[in-house]
Amino acid sequence: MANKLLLIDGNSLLHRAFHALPDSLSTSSGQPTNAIYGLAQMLLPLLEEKSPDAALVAFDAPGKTFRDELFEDYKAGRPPTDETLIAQFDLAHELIDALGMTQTEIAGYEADDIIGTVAEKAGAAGYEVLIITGDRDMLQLIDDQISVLATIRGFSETRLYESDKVYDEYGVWPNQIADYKALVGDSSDNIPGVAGVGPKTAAQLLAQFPHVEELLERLDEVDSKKLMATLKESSDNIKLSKKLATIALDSPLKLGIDDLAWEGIQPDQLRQLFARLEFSRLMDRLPAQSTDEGGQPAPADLDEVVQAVKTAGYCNLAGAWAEDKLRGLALGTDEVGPAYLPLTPASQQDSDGGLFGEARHAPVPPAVAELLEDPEIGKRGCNLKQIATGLDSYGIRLAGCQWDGALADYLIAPQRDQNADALAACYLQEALPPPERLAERACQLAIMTPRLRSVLDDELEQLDLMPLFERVEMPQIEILRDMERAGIALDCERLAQLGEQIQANQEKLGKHIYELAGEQFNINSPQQLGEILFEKLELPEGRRTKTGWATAADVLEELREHHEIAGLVLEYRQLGKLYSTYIKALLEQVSPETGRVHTTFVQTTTATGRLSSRNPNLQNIPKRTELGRSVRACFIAGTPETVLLCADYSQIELRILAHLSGDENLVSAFVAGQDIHKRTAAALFDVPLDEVNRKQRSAAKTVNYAVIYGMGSQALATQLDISREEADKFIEDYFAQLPGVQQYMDQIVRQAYEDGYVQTICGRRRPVPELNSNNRRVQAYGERAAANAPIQGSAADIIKIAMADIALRLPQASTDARMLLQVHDELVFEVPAEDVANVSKLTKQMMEEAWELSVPLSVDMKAGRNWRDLEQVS
DNA sequence: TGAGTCACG
DNA sequence: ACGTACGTGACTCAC
Repeated sequence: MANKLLLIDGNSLLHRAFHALPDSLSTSSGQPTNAIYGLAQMLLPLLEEKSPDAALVAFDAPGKTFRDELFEDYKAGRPPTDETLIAQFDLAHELIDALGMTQTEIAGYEADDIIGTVAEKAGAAGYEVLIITGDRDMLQLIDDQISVLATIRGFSETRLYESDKVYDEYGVWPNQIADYKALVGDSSDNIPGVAGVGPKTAAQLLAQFPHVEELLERLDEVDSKKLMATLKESSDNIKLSKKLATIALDSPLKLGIDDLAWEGIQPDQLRQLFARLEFSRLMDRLPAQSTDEGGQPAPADLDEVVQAVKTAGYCNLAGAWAEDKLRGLALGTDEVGPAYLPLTPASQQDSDGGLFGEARHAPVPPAVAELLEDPEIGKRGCNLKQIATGLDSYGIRLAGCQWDGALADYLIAPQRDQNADALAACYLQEALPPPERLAERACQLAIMTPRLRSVLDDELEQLDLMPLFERVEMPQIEILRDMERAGIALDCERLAQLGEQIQANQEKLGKHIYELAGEQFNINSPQQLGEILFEKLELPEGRRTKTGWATAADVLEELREHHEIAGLVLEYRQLGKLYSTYIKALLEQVSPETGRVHTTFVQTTTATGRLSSRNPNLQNIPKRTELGRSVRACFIAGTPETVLLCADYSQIELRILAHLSGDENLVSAFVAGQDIHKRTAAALFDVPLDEVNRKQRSAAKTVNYAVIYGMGSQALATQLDISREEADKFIEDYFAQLPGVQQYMDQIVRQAYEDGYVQTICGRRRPVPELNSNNRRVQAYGERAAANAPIQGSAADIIKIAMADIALRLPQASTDARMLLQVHDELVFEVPAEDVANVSKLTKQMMEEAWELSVPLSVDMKAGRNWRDLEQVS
């Protein structure tokens, strides 16, 4: 049987796939993948089915070709290649590598010419040649040895062309295709053709004359006089068109057929690529994972290590580490507590090897503790903060956190789950043992870490996220761990007392509400409340929700003037919220050991790069109402000798907006140290700066933030209790005053559409897949999120950088000062009273200098015995 | 478990 | 005319 050669027109297929497949296909980090997906989907089964002896993928070289020399309008009018397709070319080359095929391009020639040249040579050498393309030009190459597989109707189906198939469809033979195109023209290549000559006429002419050259010589034999005249007139055109349509068979290819041998699919390489591209469905088609790495180590090694550990005890672990016999510790936690297992290389050659064995619970021997606490020994894993917190309970302060896969993945795809199981599945296509099988799971985690690291590091490098990862995110682990461990003191007695007051008041309110309603019902049930308000009392209905009447605060606010009950319900709700969330729940979460509350900061949950706080959430402690502030007053400094020191960025998001937009007016206002809300008010209400009243300033503040959030005039109108027209005018005036801001908002949204993501000043990405939605609402939401994310996210970057800087230098300013909380634009410290001046100075400086913007950053420093009663620090 | 509501930046 | 204001977490009700 003849040797088989596959010749693939890379450009053509990528273009076809790109236009046939939805552009919503992309990785969760926003890398578009539709073209590459189509290519992979087509080539993978094709290679498996054909199992060719040789294969070549040809690409168009960038720049001019010989055809451009012949005809300056060649391919003119063709729109420039889409950015989102260009972004996939490098991946296409990687894919072809992983598929074990050779690829090439030649300056001055198109992929067609390379294919034509190789096809002819190979055909002559007796190869059975199959060309895969989306274009019809190639049909001219068909002969007994050469056939063409072309995509039809988009991309999903193909048709195999041989000589007679071509004749059936076009009425001409393959070697007449170039003549056919010369007559008919080709709009996509801007080949002119002859006016008035369509497929039918061309086929007729080419039945009579084998090629256009004969046709032009024997024009007088053409039946129709009119046609003859047209052909005569366009004869130069026809000759040129033929040259353009003819595929070169003599392109200067350096590769011989011997160089094109197909190496077969490279499963490991392909698997890695597919993992990066998140092609889980294609992954299933790959042969099973090769078993020679990452698998279970030889039993001999296990015995060896267990023996070594038994005889040496744990005393020599540090020594073993130094001698590189100990590769790691598998760490895990279960009901019993943290567990660990020493790991050594499964064999000398296999750096990824690990061991299974029995994980040991406490006590942790000093030698192990020493390793864990040594900052010089890098710790790598997933969710290191969790492990560090687990070790806390053994009095071990994990140090040297060097690489965390969850944080790496968070930067790559912030909206994805970053637990270890998800990472194993996503990047390695492996499942971890369930948590009940603690030891095995811990070992698997330890084993997979180096493999995960190499994949994720590549990705971080490629997305330019390494500096953000190393300098901003990684340092947070130990900082947040320390903040969580420190906790914040609560005046429990005062809080409990407040709780009783609130409960008593709520009960009274409840009774009053029942009286007004004429019956008892569950005020906390929006459903029951709705029935009372809108059916029984027949109050004017506000908006509806999916399940019934809306009874949210803004609706009840409207009802205040109609019925006393509305105000009472609002107050009832406020008290209920305060009691259940901020008193009852908080008191339950005070640690019996420390008398303090210890939140958990989560570093991988928000889309923008902010932290979140849970169990309990200490980032939403009441502040806006008097009663709420009385809860806040229960957060106190831990000892009489200490105070709480609060540092908060003043209007950081607006400053970032000024920086990002470069709007001259906004920038100069900040540079001049003006009160920005006041300034906006002066502009909006057209009054002198010193005549702005409080109400105007407050409205201006709302407008300022409305802009950051992409608020519509309707919402603004509701918020400010003004008419829609007035709100419209506010927004219009705002943008007229700050044209740079308007431009920025437009530009960032445009960019989000182009790239599929937006970025912060540190390069943190927020993918915005909503922009591809067919639902206008979802799309509009995507636009607002895209406009907001760089602002909110840059603020998050800046405060994280400040935290890292402060953590490093805080001990110099005060040996006992501790960072306790981060609330997005605010840091809370517990500081010995005598060190306040020192710490305040350092903190303010670090925060203001964390990142240089085109406007200054400004931080207000306040200190006090509790979180409510704070006074300015000089 | 989802929906509604509400606390924060 | 209102589910078109970004980002969170927690509580309560009701299925």
